[in-house]
Amino acid sequence: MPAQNRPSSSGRSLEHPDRAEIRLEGVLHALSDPMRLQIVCDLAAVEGELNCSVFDLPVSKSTTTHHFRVLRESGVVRQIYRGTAKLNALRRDDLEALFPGLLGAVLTAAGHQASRLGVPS
Amino acid sequence: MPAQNRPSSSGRSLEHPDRAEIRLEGVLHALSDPMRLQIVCDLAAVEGELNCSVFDLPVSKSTTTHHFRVLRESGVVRQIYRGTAKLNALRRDDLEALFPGLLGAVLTAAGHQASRLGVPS
DNA sequence: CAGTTCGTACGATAGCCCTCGTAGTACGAG
DNA sequence: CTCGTACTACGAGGGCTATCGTACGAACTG
Repeated sequence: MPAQNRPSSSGRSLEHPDRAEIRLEGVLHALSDPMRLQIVCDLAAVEGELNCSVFDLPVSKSTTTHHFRVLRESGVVRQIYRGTAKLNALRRDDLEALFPGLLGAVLTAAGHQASRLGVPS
Repeated sequence: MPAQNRPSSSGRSLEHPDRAEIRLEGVLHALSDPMRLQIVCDLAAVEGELNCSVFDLPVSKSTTTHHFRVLRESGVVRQIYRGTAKLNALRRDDLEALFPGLLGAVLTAAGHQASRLGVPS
Protein backbone atom coordinates (compact mmCIF):
# COMPACT_ATOMS: atom_id res chain seq x y z
CA MET A 1 0.00 0.00 0.00
CA PRO A 2 1.77 3.14 -1.16
CA ALA A 3 -0.61 5.27 0.82
CA GLN A 4 1.43 4.37 3.84
CA ASN A 5 3.98 7.13 3.52
CA ARG A 6 5.52 7.72 6.87
CA PRO A 7 2.97 9.78 8.68
CA SER A 8 5.47 10.78 11.28
CA SER A 9 9.08 9.95 11.09
CA SER A 10 9.05 12.77 13.54
CA GLY A 11 11.85 15.00 14.46
CA ARG A 12 13.31 12.48 16.82
CA SER A 13 16.34 10.75 15.43
CA LEU A 14 18.61 8.09 16.80
CA GLU A 15 22.35 7.69 16.43
CA HIS A 16 23.59 4.61 14.67
CA PRO A 17 27.16 3.56 14.04
CA ASP A 18 28.30 3.57 10.45
CA ARG A 19 28.93 0.20 8.90
CA ALA A 20 32.67 0.81 9.09
CA GLU A 21 32.37 1.63 12.76
CA ILE A 22 30.92 -1.67 13.83
CA ARG A 23 33.37 -3.69 15.89
CA LEU A 24 33.30 -7.43 16.26
CA GLU A 25 33.93 -7.31 19.99
CA GLY A 26 31.04 -4.95 20.43
CA VAL A 27 28.69 -7.22 18.54
CA LEU A 28 29.79 -10.26 20.48
CA HIS A 29 29.40 -8.41 23.73
CA ALA A 30 25.94 -7.26 22.76
CA LEU A 31 24.95 -10.82 21.97
CA SER A 32 26.45 -12.26 25.13
CA ASP A 33 23.59 -11.06 27.29
CA PRO A 34 20.67 -13.51 27.49
CA MET A 35 18.10 -10.76 27.29
CA ARG A 36 19.60 -9.22 24.20
CA LEU A 37 20.22 -12.57 22.58
CA GLN A 38 16.56 -13.35 22.91
CA ILE A 39 15.60 -10.02 21.44
CA VAL A 40 17.80 -10.70 18.43
CA CYS A 41 16.34 -14.17 17.99
CA ASP A 42 12.80 -12.84 18.10
CA LEU A 43 13.74 -10.13 15.67
CA ALA A 44 15.28 -12.65 13.31
CA ALA A 45 12.24 -14.89 13.51
CA VAL A 46 9.83 -12.36 12.09
CA GLU A 47 12.10 -11.11 9.30
CA GLY A 48 10.74 -7.64 9.75
CA GLU A 49 10.50 -4.72 12.08
CA LEU A 50 9.15 -5.06 15.55
CA ASN A 51 7.76 -2.64 18.01
CA CYS A 52 9.75 -2.48 21.23
CA SER A 53 6.75 -3.35 23.30
CA VAL A 54 5.95 -6.67 21.67
CA PHE A 55 8.85 -8.24 23.54
CA ASP A 56 7.76 -9.82 26.73
CA LEU A 57 10.93 -9.41 28.70
CA PRO A 58 11.05 -10.10 32.43
CA VAL A 59 12.56 -6.71 33.17
CA SER A 60 11.36 -3.18 33.62
CA LYS A 61 10.75 -0.76 30.80
CA SER A 62 13.87 1.20 31.63
CA THR A 63 16.00 -1.89 31.37
CA THR A 64 14.44 -2.81 28.06
CA THR A 65 15.30 0.61 26.71
CA HIS A 66 18.85 0.11 27.92
CA HIS A 67 19.24 -3.20 26.10
CA PHE A 68 17.86 -1.81 22.87
CA ARG A 69 20.31 1.02 23.12
CA VAL A 70 23.22 -1.38 23.53
CA LEU A 71 22.06 -3.32 20.48
CA ARG A 72 21.72 -0.16 18.44
CA GLU A 73 25.05 1.35 19.49
CA SER A 74 26.89 -1.87 18.77
CA GLY A 75 25.41 -1.94 15.28
CA VAL A 76 23.22 -4.99 15.63
CA VAL A 77 19.84 -3.33 15.13
CA ARG A 78 18.48 -0.25 13.46
CA GLN A 79 15.74 1.74 15.14
CA ILE A 80 13.36 4.32 13.81
CA TYR A 81 10.47 6.16 15.34
CA ARG A 82 7.04 5.79 13.89
CA GLY A 83 4.52 7.72 15.83
CA THR A 84 4.66 6.76 19.45
CA ALA A 85 6.27 3.46 18.68
CA LYS A 86 9.86 2.60 17.85
CA LEU A 87 10.52 -0.02 15.24
CA ASN A 88 13.49 -2.35 15.47
CA ALA A 89 15.13 -4.31 12.69
CA LEU A 90 18.26 -6.38 12.45
CA ARG A 91 21.04 -4.88 10.36
CA ARG A 92 21.40 -8.08 8.39
CA ASP A 93 23.10 -6.53 5.40
CA ASP A 94 25.76 -4.70 7.34
CA LEU A 95 26.51 -7.62 9.60
CA GLU A 96 26.68 -10.03 6.70
CA ALA A 97 29.04 -7.74 4.81
CA LEU A 98 31.35 -7.26 7.76
CA PHE A 99 31.19 -10.69 9.39
CA PRO A 100 29.86 -13.17 6.87
CA GLY A 101 28.00 -16.05 8.40
CA LEU A 102 28.32 -14.80 11.93
CA LEU A 103 24.74 -13.78 12.54
CA GLY A 104 23.43 -16.98 11.02
CA ALA A 105 25.75 -19.09 13.10
CA VAL A 106 24.73 -17.33 16.29
CA LEU A 107 21.03 -17.66 15.53
CA THR A 108 21.39 -21.32 14.67
CA ALA A 109 23.41 -21.89 17.80
CA ALA A 110 20.83 -20.15 19.93
CA GLY A 111 18.13 -22.30 18.41
CA HIS A 112 20.06 -25.50 18.99
CA GLN A 113 20.77 -24.53 22.55
CA ALA A 114 17.15 -23.66 23.21
CA SER A 115 15.96 -27.08 22.10
CA ARG A 116 18.87 -28.76 23.83
CA LEU A 117 17.95 -27.13 27.12
CA GLY A 118 14.39 -28.21 26.79
CA VAL A 119 11.85 -25.98 25.15
CA PRO A 120 8.59 -27.96 25.08
CA SER A 121 6.73 -26.08 22.37
CA MET B 1 53.61 -40.49 16.40
CA PRO B 2 53.00 -43.04 19.12
CA ALA B 3 56.42 -42.40 20.61
CA GLN B 4 55.13 -39.17 22.11
CA ASN B 5 53.44 -40.53 25.20
CA ARG B 6 52.89 -37.78 27.69
CA PRO B 7 55.95 -37.66 29.87
CA SER B 8 54.26 -35.82 32.68
CA SER B 9 50.60 -35.12 32.74
CA SER B 10 51.37 -34.48 36.37
CA GLY B 11 48.97 -34.65 39.21
CA ARG B 12 47.57 -31.19 38.69
CA SER B 13 44.24 -31.18 36.98
CA LEU B 14 42.03 -28.42 35.71
CA GLU B 15 38.27 -28.23 35.68
CA HIS B 16 36.60 -28.09 32.32
CA PRO B 17 32.90 -27.83 31.56
CA ASP B 18 31.33 -30.84 29.95
CA ARG B 19 30.26 -30.43 26.38
CA ALA B 20 26.64 -30.28 27.46
CA GLU B 21 27.48 -27.57 29.96
CA ILE B 22 28.81 -25.09 27.46
CA ARG B 23 26.52 -22.10 27.08
CA LEU B 24 26.37 -19.89 24.04
CA GLU B 25 26.24 -16.71 26.09
CA GLY B 26 29.37 -17.76 27.93
CA VAL B 27 31.25 -18.43 24.72
CA LEU B 28 30.18 -15.12 23.23
CA HIS B 29 31.17 -13.30 26.36
CA ALA B 30 34.54 -15.00 26.39
CA LEU B 31 35.13 -13.94 22.81
CA SER B 32 33.97 -10.39 23.34
CA ASP B 33 37.19 -9.35 25.06
CA PRO B 34 39.89 -8.17 22.65
CA MET B 35 42.62 -9.93 24.59
CA ARG B 36 40.84 -13.24 24.58
CA LEU B 37 39.76 -12.91 20.98
CA GLN B 38 43.38 -12.51 20.00
CA ILE B 39 44.36 -15.53 22.04
CA VAL B 40 41.74 -17.60 20.26
CA CYS B 41 42.88 -16.34 16.87
CA ASP B 42 46.49 -17.20 17.62
CA LEU B 43 45.44 -20.58 18.89
CA ALA B 44 43.42 -21.23 15.75
CA ALA B 45 46.29 -20.17 13.54
CA VAL B 46 48.69 -22.83 14.74
CA GLU B 47 46.18 -25.68 14.73
CA GLY B 48 47.83 -27.16 17.77
CA GLU B 49 48.56 -26.62 21.40
CA LEU B 50 50.32 -23.56 22.66
CA ASN B 51 52.14 -22.75 25.81
CA CYS B 52 50.61 -19.90 27.77
CA SER B 53 53.80 -17.91 27.67
CA VAL B 54 54.15 -17.74 23.92
CA PHE B 55 51.46 -15.12 23.82
CA ASP B 56 52.83 -11.64 23.92
CA LEU B 57 49.96 -9.90 25.62
CA PRO B 58 50.25 -6.34 26.89
CA VAL B 59 49.06 -7.29 30.35
CA SER B 60 50.53 -8.77 33.45
CA LYS B 61 50.92 -12.46 34.03
CA SER B 62 48.08 -12.51 36.53
CA THR B 63 45.74 -11.02 33.99
CA THR B 64 46.84 -13.52 31.39
CA THR B 65 46.02 -16.33 33.77
CA HIS B 66 42.63 -14.77 34.35
CA HIS B 67 41.82 -14.65 30.63
CA PHE B 68 42.86 -18.23 30.10
CA ARG B 69 40.67 -19.26 32.96
CA VAL B 70 37.68 -17.48 31.45
CA LEU B 71 38.32 -19.21 28.15
CA ARG B 72 38.59 -22.57 29.85
CA GLU B 73 35.55 -22.18 32.08
CA SER B 74 33.41 -21.06 29.17
CA GLY B 75 34.43 -24.14 27.23
CA VAL B 76 36.41 -22.47 24.49
CA VAL B 77 39.81 -23.98 25.25
CA ARG B 78 41.16 -27.09 26.88
CA GLN B 79 44.21 -26.84 29.10
CA ILE B 80 46.58 -29.46 30.38
CA TYR B 81 49.73 -29.29 32.40
CA ARG B 82 52.91 -30.61 30.99
CA GLY B 83 55.75 -30.11 33.36
CA THR B 84 55.94 -26.49 34.38
CA ALA B 85 54.10 -25.38 31.30
CA LYS B 86 50.40 -25.39 30.52
CA LEU B 87 49.26 -26.26 27.04
CA ASN B 88 46.21 -24.67 25.47
CA ALA B 89 44.11 -25.95 22.63
CA LEU B 90 40.83 -24.89 21.10
CA ARG B 91 37.91 -27.23 21.71
CA ARG B 92 37.06 -27.27 18.03
CA ASP B 93 35.09 -30.50 18.11
CA ASP B 94 32.85 -29.54 20.99
CA LEU B 95 32.19 -26.07 19.69
CA GLU B 96 31.46 -27.33 16.20
CA ALA B 97 29.06 -29.92 17.54
CA LEU B 98 27.19 -27.45 19.71
CA PHE B 99 27.32 -24.34 17.56
CA PRO B 100 28.12 -25.33 13.99
CA GLY B 101 29.95 -22.70 12.04
CA LEU B 102 30.18 -20.28 14.91
CA LEU B 103 33.88 -20.55 15.60
CA GLY B 104 34.73 -20.33 11.94
CA ALA B 105 32.55 -17.29 11.46
CA VAL B 106 34.13 -15.52 14.41
CA LEU B 107 37.64 -16.29 13.27
CA THR B 108 36.89 -15.15 9.74
CA ALA B 109 35.26 -12.02 11.07
CA ALA B 110 38.22 -11.27 13.29
CA GLY B 111 40.54 -11.69 10.32
CA HIS B 112 38.46 -9.42 8.13
CA GLN B 113 38.28 -6.80 10.81
CA ALA B 114 42.01 -6.94 11.41
CA SER B 115 42.76 -6.25 7.76
CA ARG B 116 39.99 -3.68 7.56
CA LEU B 117 41.49 -1.77 10.46
CA GLY B 118 44.88 -1.86 8.86
CA VAL B 119 47.31 -4.57 9.71
CA PRO B 120 50.31 -4.12 7.42
CA SER B 121 51.96 -7.48 7.72
C1' DC C 1 -7.40 20.51 25.43
C1' DA C 2 -7.29 16.11 28.22
C1' DG C 3 -6.06 11.53 28.44
C1' DT C 4 -3.57 7.45 27.12
C1' DT C 5 0.25 4.91 25.30
C1' DC C 6 5.05 4.40 24.31
C1' DG C 7 9.45 5.27 25.11
C1' DT C 8 13.42 8.34 27.34
C1' DA C 9 16.33 10.58 30.98
C1' DC C 10 18.19 10.61 35.30
C1' DG C 11 19.81 8.99 39.57
C1' DA C 12 20.88 5.16 42.47
C1' DT C 13 22.34 0.56 43.73
C1' DA C 14 24.53 -3.71 43.40
C1' DG C 15 27.30 -6.84 41.08
C1' DC C 16 30.57 -8.21 37.76
C1' DC C 17 34.94 -7.82 35.39
C1' DC C 18 39.66 -6.27 33.94
C1' DT C 19 43.67 -5.02 35.90
C1' DC C 20 47.42 -5.26 38.99
C1' DG C 21 51.06 -6.61 42.68
C1' DT C 22 52.62 -9.77 45.87
C1' DA C 23 53.13 -14.12 47.70
C1' DG C 24 53.02 -18.93 47.00
C1' DT C 25 53.10 -23.76 44.70
C1' DA C 26 54.60 -27.23 41.25
C1' DC C 27 58.07 -28.89 38.34
C1' DG C 28 62.64 -29.60 36.25
C1' DA C 29 67.80 -28.64 36.12
C1' DG C 30 72.07 -28.35 38.25
C1' DC D 1 68.91 -29.36 48.13
C1' DT D 2 68.81 -24.94 45.76
C1' DC D 3 67.70 -22.32 42.18
C1' DG D 4 64.95 -20.68 38.20
C1' DT D 5 60.80 -21.03 35.52
C1' DA D 6 55.82 -21.28 34.87
C1' DC D 7 51.71 -20.54 36.52
C1' DT D 8 48.21 -19.78 40.50
C1' DA D 9 45.82 -17.62 44.57
C1' DC D 10 44.46 -13.85 46.94
C1' DG D 11 43.18 -9.28 47.76
C1' DA D 12 42.29 -4.72 46.11
C1' DG D 13 41.03 -0.97 43.14
C1' DG D 14 38.51 1.22 39.40
C1' DG D 15 35.30 1.02 35.84
C1' DC D 16 31.58 -0.77 33.43
C1' DT D 17 26.82 -2.77 33.46
C1' DA D 18 22.28 -4.59 34.59
C1' DT D 19 18.61 -3.40 37.16
C1' DC D 20 15.13 -0.45 39.09
C1' DG D 21 11.78 3.61 40.16
C1' DT D 22 10.20 7.90 39.15
C1' DA D 23 9.52 11.76 36.38
C1' DC D 24 9.25 13.52 31.81
C1' DG D 25 8.38 14.20 26.58
C1' DA D 26 6.25 12.98 22.10
C1' DA D 27 2.51 11.37 19.50
C1' DC D 28 -2.17 9.62 18.59
C1' DT D 29 -7.34 9.59 20.13
C1' DG D 30 -11.11 11.69 21.42
